[in-house]
Amino acid sequence: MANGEAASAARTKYQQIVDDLAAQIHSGALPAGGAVPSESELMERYRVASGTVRKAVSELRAIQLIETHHGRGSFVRARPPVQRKSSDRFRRAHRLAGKAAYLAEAEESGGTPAVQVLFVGPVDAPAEIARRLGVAAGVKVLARKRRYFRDGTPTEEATSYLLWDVVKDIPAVFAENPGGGGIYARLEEHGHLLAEFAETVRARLATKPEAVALALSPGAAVLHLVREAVTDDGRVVEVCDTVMAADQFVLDYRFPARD
Amino acid sequence: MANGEAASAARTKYQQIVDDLAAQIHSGALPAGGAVPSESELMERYRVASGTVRKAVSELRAIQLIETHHGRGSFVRARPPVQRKSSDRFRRAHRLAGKAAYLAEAEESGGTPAVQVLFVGPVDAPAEIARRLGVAAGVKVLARKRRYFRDGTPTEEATSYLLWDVVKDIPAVFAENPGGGGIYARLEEHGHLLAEFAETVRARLATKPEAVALALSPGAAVLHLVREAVTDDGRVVEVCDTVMAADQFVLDYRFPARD
DNA sequence: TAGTGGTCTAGACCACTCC
DNA sequence: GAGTGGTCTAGACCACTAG
Repeated sequence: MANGEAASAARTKYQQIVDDLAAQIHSGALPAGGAVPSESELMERYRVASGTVRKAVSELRAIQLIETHHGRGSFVRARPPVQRKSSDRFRRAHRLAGKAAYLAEAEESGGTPAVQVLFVGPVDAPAEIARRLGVAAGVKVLARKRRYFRDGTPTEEATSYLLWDVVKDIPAVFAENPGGGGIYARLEEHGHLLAEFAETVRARLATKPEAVALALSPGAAVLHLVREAVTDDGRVVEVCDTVMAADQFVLDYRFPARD
Repeated sequence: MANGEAASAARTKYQQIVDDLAAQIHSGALPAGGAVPSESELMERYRVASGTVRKAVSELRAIQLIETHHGRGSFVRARPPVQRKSSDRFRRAHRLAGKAAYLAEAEESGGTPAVQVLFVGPVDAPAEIARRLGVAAGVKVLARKRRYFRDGTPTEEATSYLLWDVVKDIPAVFAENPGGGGIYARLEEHGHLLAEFAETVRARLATKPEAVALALSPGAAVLHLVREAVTDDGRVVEVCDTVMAADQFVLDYRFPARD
């Protein structure tokens, strides 16, 4: 090391910069929403090379203290309140009242929701999806891919896969907006009464494309949900694959203790 | 870009290296558990500078495809089969059969489970826990903290908080091993019939102490569960706070679509 | 156009592991 | 001691944002 510091701390330079900036954020010296000094300014201030500053900044981003925007700068993160996803968001009463699940949720969490439909059309069912739908891999199914926003920032991306036989006579599910109550309401109107949902939950780090789609820093955590919609006669008619920004959600489940 | 490739992909060099190595891992050309070529070898092979290789390697680590060990090398992660945590793991039938929940689970996932009791004794209820238990913050409750292992590696750490009034006359819940069926069986034997569980799920990155406790690389994802046990008379008698290594678990929930 | 972050180079030196 | 990953330098050039 070039300088003659005590070095007893045994900390690396970039870690010292991380700690220093983190302390400034927690103390309020760098207020939430405000700009972090630019990388070139940090290079001067801490007398280090660009790579060192970048590593520190990247660390601060990984622990979600700041967010960086190419060409604009880095900013102290103002943590938005989390959304709750409660397991009764799919209640039939909500569907009858004309609400889609995401709206039933958003109502309670206070943000302004938005949906962007990315794709609606036939696709060859991926192996994992086909298995859950009880069809052969590669069979034609209807895919509906959309991205959800809250207050303008993307929060989750979901793809629904529906059995072609089930939906081919339901024009509304091919539309961008399937109408009040969402696709589940349309399915029930056409005699496919839903009995239960089975949801599997995983957590992992975002892949690069996911990080881009959800405006996350690479290395941020995501929740990965796969939900099956099961009808009265035991058939899985829909599988919904959802990737959510982990810091935006809390999932709620209740289940009986009895047999 | 130096080479005369189509370049329509507009991908960066390090991303190309990530994609290439990821493909080799998924195809089995780089077998699970095996060594990844050293950074200097990757520099030669891809004709790039050290920093570029390091960025690619760091990305692969973030996505959990490899793990790196200082001085030894990088290795393809041997993903152990994940454990399923299904919401019926707390069925009364399991308790009557003398199984604790974690054993009911482990049976199906094939690993050898182990539990280490870290602490059993009275503590002042943390604010969040007290709120859920319906008592004032700082009130004395019984805490049971333990760490779970599968095949020798730590997978989760859980702390149960129990109302003191409820457990003070149940000696078994103060023991390291509360006996067949776990503490829930003891509670029911003493007239506290459980009606339902309410579970909240979050995902986030591991803190430093969590990473140490669960032998995770820093920046790994964890699942954070908080579960309330509710009795017949609507009282929350226990709150269990659990942090799990995200790559070890899949959570399963089923819930009715009807009202 | 000036300023910002993002990628990349071609090295140096250090810390750790294994033989 | 040879080989590995980890930190750091002092630049270059590119891509994006804003005035």
